[in-house]
Amino acid sequence: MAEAKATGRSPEPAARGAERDPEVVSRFVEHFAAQLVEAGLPRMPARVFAALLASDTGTLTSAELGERLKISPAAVSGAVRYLAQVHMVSREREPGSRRERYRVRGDQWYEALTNREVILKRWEDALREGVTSLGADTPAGRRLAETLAFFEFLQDEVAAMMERWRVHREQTFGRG
Amino acid sequence: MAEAKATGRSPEPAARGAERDPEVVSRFVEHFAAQLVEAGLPRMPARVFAALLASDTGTLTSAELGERLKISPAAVSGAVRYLAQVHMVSREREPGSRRERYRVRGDQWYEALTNREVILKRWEDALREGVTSLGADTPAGRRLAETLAFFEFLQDEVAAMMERWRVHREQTFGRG
DNA sequence: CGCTTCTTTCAGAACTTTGTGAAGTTAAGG
DNA sequence: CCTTAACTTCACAAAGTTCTGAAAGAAGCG
Repeated sequence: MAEAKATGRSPEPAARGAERDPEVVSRFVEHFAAQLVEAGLPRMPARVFAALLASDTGTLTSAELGERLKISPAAVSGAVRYLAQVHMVSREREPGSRRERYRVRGDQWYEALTNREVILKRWEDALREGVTSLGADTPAGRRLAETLAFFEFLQDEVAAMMERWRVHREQTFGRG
Repeated sequence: MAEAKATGRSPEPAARGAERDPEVVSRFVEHFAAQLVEAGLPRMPARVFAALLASDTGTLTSAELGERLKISPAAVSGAVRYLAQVHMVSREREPGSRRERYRVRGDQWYEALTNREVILKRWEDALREGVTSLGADTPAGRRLAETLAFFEFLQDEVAAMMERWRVHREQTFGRG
């Protein structure tokens, strides 16, 4: 609650810059979240992530998230736990308060993609086992070996790519 | 379930190469499929894909899939439709028969990853709109702009990477 | 031209996932 | 040391997916 009435289309743009219109922000949040959901992210984590991304400081408290997205504290808790696990947000305690802040940083995608490597690793293990158990000299075994080679290639490439991004980013945006 | 009895450990290796033992194949299929599921692929598509990957020719008919995975024709149909849509299998008609064969090729991942670009594109569109509607001069707008830059960077890099894979593959495996 | 075989579609049942309310846990502040 | 504020966890309810059986729809073959 505490935002329902929209204050009758406030005539004066709050501080500066029109970006504070909650309705506009909300529209973006929901739209972007929808795209993330379509790509496989669960709904609540997607909405929480989008809300953080669209916030001024990149940090919001649990209460603020619940209010903006109209969801219960439990839902916030679950979503945040998920996002932290896949390294899409970090959590930090406000000193001298029991409030916790959830933060998304500019280079967060870097971290998230790095995390995918764990998954790739497990795929590779399964494939290696498959090559052995099906026989490296069989047609199926050869196909598995090639798939495995692709993932190994990918792993190296992604690491190099991320390094390039770090450089590119600094050139374009300066150190964040 | 469905793996307890193991047919009393068949004494003679079927044709040549021990790879025909259905139990061994099945174990790999289910294990690898489980990894794919964990990464977000729906269960049936994952199992069908793994079964194709572990087959000798890389092609199986609907009936063969149903038999090996102990699922109904309807389930096969649904899974195959999904996989075809994300370019993880291709379908081909057997000339002079109403049978259809589903195939996974060695470079199928190439295709599948290329398809991801469609998703990236939509993310980019949503972000661009966000930068505009929140204001490019606001803190939130700047964060969105940086995120957008990352995806644009990614898109170019992935394209280049795939090209390198094609070269690397040919050197390692010869033309498939 | 009708029969047979293979695939798809459809409606329903079973399962899994997801979100909520309420109780529980931890920690600041008087 | 008790109170109060914030977050987490748990059990349950709601919603959405996913698989199956059955029937309908194509396509070769006699």
